[in-house]
Amino acid sequence: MTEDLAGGDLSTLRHLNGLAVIGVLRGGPALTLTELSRRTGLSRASTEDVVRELRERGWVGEAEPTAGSVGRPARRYRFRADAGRVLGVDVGGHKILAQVADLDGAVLHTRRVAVGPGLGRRERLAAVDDAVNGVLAAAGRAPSTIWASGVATTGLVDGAGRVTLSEALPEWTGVDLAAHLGRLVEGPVLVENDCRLAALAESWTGVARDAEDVVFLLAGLRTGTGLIIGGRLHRGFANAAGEIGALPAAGWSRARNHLKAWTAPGAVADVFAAARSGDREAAEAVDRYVRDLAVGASALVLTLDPELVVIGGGFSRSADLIVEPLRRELDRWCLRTPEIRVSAFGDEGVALGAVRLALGHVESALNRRPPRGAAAARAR
Amino acid sequence: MTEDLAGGDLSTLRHLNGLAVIGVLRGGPALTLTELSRRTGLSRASTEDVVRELRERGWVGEAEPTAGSVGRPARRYRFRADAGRVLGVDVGGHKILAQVADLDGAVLHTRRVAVGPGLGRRERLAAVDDAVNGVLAAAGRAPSTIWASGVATTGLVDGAGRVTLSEALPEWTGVDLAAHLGRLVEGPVLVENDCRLAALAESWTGVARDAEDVVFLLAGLRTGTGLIIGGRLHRGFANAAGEIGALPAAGWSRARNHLKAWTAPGAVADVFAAARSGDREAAEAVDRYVRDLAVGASALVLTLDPELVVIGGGFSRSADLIVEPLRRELDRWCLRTPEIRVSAFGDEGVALGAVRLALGHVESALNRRPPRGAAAARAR
DNA sequence: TTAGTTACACTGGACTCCATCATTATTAGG
DNA sequence: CCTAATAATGATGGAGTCCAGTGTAACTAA
Repeated sequence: MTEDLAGGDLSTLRHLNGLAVIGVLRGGPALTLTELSRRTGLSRASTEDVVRELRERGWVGEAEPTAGSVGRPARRYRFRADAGRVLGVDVGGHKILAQVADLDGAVLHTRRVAVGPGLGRRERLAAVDDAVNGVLAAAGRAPSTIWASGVATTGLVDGAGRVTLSEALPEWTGVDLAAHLGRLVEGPVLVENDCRLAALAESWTGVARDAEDVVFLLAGLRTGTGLIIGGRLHRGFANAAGEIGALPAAGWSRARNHLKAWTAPGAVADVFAAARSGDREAAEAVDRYVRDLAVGASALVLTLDPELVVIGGGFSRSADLIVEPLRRELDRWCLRTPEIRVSAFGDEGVALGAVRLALGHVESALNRRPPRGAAAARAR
Repeated sequence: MTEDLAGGDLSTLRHLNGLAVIGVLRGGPALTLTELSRRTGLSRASTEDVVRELRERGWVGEAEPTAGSVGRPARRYRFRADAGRVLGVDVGGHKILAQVADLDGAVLHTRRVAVGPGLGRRERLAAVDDAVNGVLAAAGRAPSTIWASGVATTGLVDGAGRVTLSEALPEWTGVDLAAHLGRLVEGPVLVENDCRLAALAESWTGVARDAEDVVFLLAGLRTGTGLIIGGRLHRGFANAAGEIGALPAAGWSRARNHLKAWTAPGAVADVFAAARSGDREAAEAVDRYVRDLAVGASALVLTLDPELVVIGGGFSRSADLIVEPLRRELDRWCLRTPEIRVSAFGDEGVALGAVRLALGHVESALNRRPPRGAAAARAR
């Protein structure tokens, strides 16, 4: 706040306009200069200038002109999503999921390694190595061609990429994930909590795509949250935002017990199946679970008044049993019950959020020379 | 989000640099071109150009050169805070407080009108008229010289400046404050909830000046909140953020009863006096109050993980009895207890927030020609 | 082949920022 | 009082960026 507002150079302006062009081009179809000019608000001549520079830098490429209409066929330009690659890794309790995506965020290769929740630190890190090396091999890419990497893990993460506290995986506390990944790939490694990244994925291309303020609930044996505020991921001062579960009055510590009490441990998913097929006791267990879940969720909703609540995590497969009672409970407590949507990403949302995290870093470096590979691409 | 990124003109750049200069100049002492140039990062020549334009528009004026050092004395430029005036009005339960401030936000004139909480809608609006007309008269200003006005009121406010729900003042629900104030002053009228504006004031020039994420607690017979997230006031999708008090588990609906139970109604402030002088029962009532307050506060803190919690409102005068127990209670529930500070604004914080709201509007219009009066100033 | 349509490419002009240098106003010292 | 040193002002020219306008190129349709 006390920092002086930086004055802008002419190159600043060009940079902004470059960002505008790329913003229009990203994720969309190839466009002509005229279309680009109209969407950016720049004149045609300037647009051309900006595009030429972006082509020289490797960010933009020419696409096949589409014939068929009257007049001279226009050149079409597209964002060169294939100029670089990013890596997203979900280090979960039951699986390691590594994905390689292009600069549009399209996932090109995936590698999944199953692990047990009881696995030790060393073995789990070895599984991470397997997944990452595997997906790099599948992509036919050297580690040096990865521009940035995002990593998702349970627990609290500090700014440097170390896990400061993991309740689900005790041995995991203290792991320096950023350093570990740094040995597998070049480029920056960004580590973040898994629930937050799942939320980020939803607000990026998921069911929360068009919402500014979102509460994401990861519903599973663990209950976690991710908050999108003003379109951006909210982390909090000590990276501890969204930890409403710590408050006993919020009911989350109690919630899972209702499900566990019903059945033998290790088969919690059966509660939902049983409830669906008419088992009275199971239905009541689910009901009690949702009631407790809703208290904490109401605290989040009342605090933030989001446009949207998104349900993700393992239980989101049983959304048919959860959403309606959750809505009813929220109605009881909240002034305005937000819309409730269910994640459509299955168990890949977290990894996708990790991809987005990596992409965010690439975007912030858009003005600088692209890391590597693009230099070679430019020469082609 | 789906909106196209607008490309920038050269005038955009100039505008940004103008904002940079004004940002450096605002609230600070008069500066020389050299100093300005260094702080904005612009060249001296460009700075001169920007300053000349700002002078022509009336935003910047020349100050007396300070002699005494070697070399040709430099001209000094200052932000022309007196080029315009803004109005801030706090429509409270017990008082109407109207303030006229300059463009730096320095309060120049204040008018206070005492009212009773039981006052009807018509009488309360008449009191607002008194306060506003009074402060305008004291300032020797015609209503047309007010560039923008901010109004604080209890209850929920919709985007158009109508009160949609007021629990404290039943007759108040449905009042169109924006329209009413529009008859007293020219220029835009912005209406917002009082707790939020108090929070805004703290994050502007109060004890939360340097914090990005802040939870503001208005502690009084009503308990209210204002949230600053990412340095900006968070309103929520339906303007209902921070209403954690609606959740019974948060304890706020119960909190005030502890104090009321102790004493005859209408003399709640005595509880604190009694507790301070050793009355055991009163101390316990305060303790119970703080315990309940802390549950809801913990929900806010755990959700947002703010850097800071600020206590304001009527009970903040008894902060000595509240802060320490509150800290202890937060320690019980929160993962990380934020720093707790007490507002230093007394009962003027809300009005100051209203001033800030009006100033925000003026700032957003910085590029356009200043509303009125500045045209005359320019001619001088 | 020709007319019509659309995009490309070039030019000159306006605006903005910047580096540089001569000029001006003031202080310090002889 | 005069001179040197100091620091700001003012003016000039150059470079980068955006823009409007115009002629040229490429393609379709009749």
